[in-house]
Amino acid sequence: MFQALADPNRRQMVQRLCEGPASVSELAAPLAMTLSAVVQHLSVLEGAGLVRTQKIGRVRTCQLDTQALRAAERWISERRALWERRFDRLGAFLAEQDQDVKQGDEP
Amino acid sequence: MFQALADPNRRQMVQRLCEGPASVSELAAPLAMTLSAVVQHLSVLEGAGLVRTQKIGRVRTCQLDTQALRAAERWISERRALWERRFDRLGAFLAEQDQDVKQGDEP
DNA sequence: AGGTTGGTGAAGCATGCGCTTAAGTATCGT
DNA sequence: ACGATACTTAAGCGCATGCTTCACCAACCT
Repeated sequence: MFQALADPNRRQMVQRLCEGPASVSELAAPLAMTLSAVVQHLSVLEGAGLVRTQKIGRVRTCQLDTQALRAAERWISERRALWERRFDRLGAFLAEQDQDVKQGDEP
Repeated sequence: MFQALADPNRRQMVQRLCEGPASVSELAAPLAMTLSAVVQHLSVLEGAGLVRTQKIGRVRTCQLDTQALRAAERWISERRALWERRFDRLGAFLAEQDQDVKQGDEP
């Protein structure tokens, strides 16, 4: 999942897909590389559950699947919240200590 | 940044650092690999701005830096929002078409 | 002082990743 | 029917990554 988003080209593809569904060649157009390479990137994104595709006739249409994005977002925000809560507790602890100092040790 | 989070071991290190600062060897303890390898992972995380470290005496203490995490979270949530807004517009468009059909074409 | 602990740095190796070329296949337009 | 289009698949190549080992240094402990 993060692996899939690690590559800049893949992120650009995701970016493009934000603005609506696209065929493989549309996706490839702005990406100085072979169609083959794009398909390989695409299959990584698909494997990570980031995009869903369906083939109609000879053209494969791709669109974003936000569920995976949501999962990644949650992972990050959970860790961040965890750390920031800890940070706040530390702040509170320091403030408390500060008060203790002002009032003298164990009065 | 995503590159840095792509590796499971690195994610585990981040996970560990959520629960508070740690020395390099504390970080290494649960991670079936050499200290050397851990330091290398650490420098990747540090390069991505995910952790800050300072060395006191001979022990390097590491802690999370949430700014990078926040940036990643924002990137994801922006794309997701973009896509979901588009999706809603599509829904509205379809609903509108549906109405048009019920009322007959171009009345 | 001398051993132990905690970390550093360089070199080397195996695997994986991103990409290309090349040779298909299936569908579409005329 | 025939060529163009839109992929698909497989093989191969070079470079990055993840890891190890080994030698080393700087605190710390006693």
